[in-house]
Amino acid sequence: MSPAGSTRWCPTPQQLMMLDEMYRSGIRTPNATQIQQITSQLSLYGKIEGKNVFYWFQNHKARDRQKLRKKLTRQLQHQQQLYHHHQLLHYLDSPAASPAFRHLPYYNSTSPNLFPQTGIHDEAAKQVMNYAWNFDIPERVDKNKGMMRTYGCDWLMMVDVGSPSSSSSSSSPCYPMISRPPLKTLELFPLTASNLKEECNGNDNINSTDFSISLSSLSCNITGTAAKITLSIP
Amino acid sequence: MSPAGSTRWCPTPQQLMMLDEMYRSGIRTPNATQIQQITSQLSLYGKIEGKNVFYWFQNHKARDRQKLRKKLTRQLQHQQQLYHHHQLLHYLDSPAASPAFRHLPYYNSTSPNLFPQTGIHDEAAKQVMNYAWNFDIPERVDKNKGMMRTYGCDWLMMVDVGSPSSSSSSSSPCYPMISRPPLKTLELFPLTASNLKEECNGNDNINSTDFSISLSSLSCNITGTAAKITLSIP
DNA sequence: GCAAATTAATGATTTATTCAAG
DNA sequence: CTTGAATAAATCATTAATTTGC
Repeated sequence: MSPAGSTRWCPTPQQLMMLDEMYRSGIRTPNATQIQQITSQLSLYGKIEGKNVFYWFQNHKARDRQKLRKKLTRQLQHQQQLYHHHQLLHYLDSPAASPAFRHLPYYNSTSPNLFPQTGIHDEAAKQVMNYAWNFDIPERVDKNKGMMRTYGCDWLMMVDVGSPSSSSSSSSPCYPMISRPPLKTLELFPLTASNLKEECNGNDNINSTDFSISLSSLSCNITGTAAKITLSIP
Repeated sequence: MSPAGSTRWCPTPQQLMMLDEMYRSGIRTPNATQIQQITSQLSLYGKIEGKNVFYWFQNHKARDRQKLRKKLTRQLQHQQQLYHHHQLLHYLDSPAASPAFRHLPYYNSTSPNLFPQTGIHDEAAKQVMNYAWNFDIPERVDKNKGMMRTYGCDWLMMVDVGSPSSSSSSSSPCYPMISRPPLKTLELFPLTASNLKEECNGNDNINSTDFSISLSSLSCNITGTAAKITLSIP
């Protein structure tokens, strides 16, 4: 059921574990770049698209919330403790930072940032819902599938820079967390990050840091067939 | 404020009128193709992007609904008329067909379908939320803007096939509703339309008609400049 | 044991709500 | 105050677990 004619993504156990670990490590709403990286990595363990990653985090976060809300409601009803029932929801997005979760095994995971971004945007972009659905990984790409998709206002373009012949028969050990992804992502017009929100931490207003990466003269010559739009970059 | 440094779309009066007319003529959730056509047309009257069109319909529909809901609530509270308060919401998406709106001036507009699509999907695709954010119109395109965006699972690619030099100083009469759009759109992978819904009419279950357009070997050779995916950024 | 029938999880969409520019 | 834009909540739909009758 999982392969072929299936209509919806069916995550492999490994993919699931990795996603879970990322979630536990604090990732909630990965930005476009992060989604690309995650997708690239997870593609080593099965077919996956950017949108799957996006939806997974969306759903996981939402269901975490409602689970907690439900639990909270019950507690309140049963114990009639009237203290502190307001602020709690604000911590839902960064449970790792919340004392309320310290007792859970995984929140104490000392695993560092799984995606050591260029480090510049990381903070500012945390809450921005900008995504790019991108190609499947070249080698696994279904003939007619690859295409670019974005959500929000952050636009990405994925470029295959001659991905090596790493049909790599998984000599990879357990979750090689960081590894040069099979695809290079190219951020085009990251744009100003308007409407940043702060749900997690204190409500310090982050004043919309602009984090554009300017590309000089990317001569786009699309000779692609289906999957590609491989903008061959010189 | 409207030009240059503005961060959000500022519709011109003409654009607004046209959108309104389309809305009144029954368009609620235009599909990707329709959005392209609309965008192309409206671009004659000012800068506009596909997403603007998309959002406009989204918001207009939503606010129409809530306005009506509010009105309805008041009526019910004030008049205590208990009749017919259930079915009403079902008509909100096709108010033109609802007797409740016949008294409004514009719903009687006899304007025909503004976008005489190929006619095949029109019905089935009515409720599918597939969109593509596309380029600005070539001539007005901001240097760094052009890019492809999609929402949902319907993917489009817009290609400028040598848009003419119609810098046309608006010799255009009143809302030339149908005219060959300045851009040609190229649908890539329309895909199967699962989960079609019927909101407007009776709830006959439309058994998910599959309307994929299979393109064999679309040798996409985009050498375009203009609207282009010109990623060339100085 | 083993399918058909139910129920629970969860991937994917759509609608409602909120934010903020003007 | 209006409304374009963005996000979160609700909902739909499909797949997997689980139960049930044989």
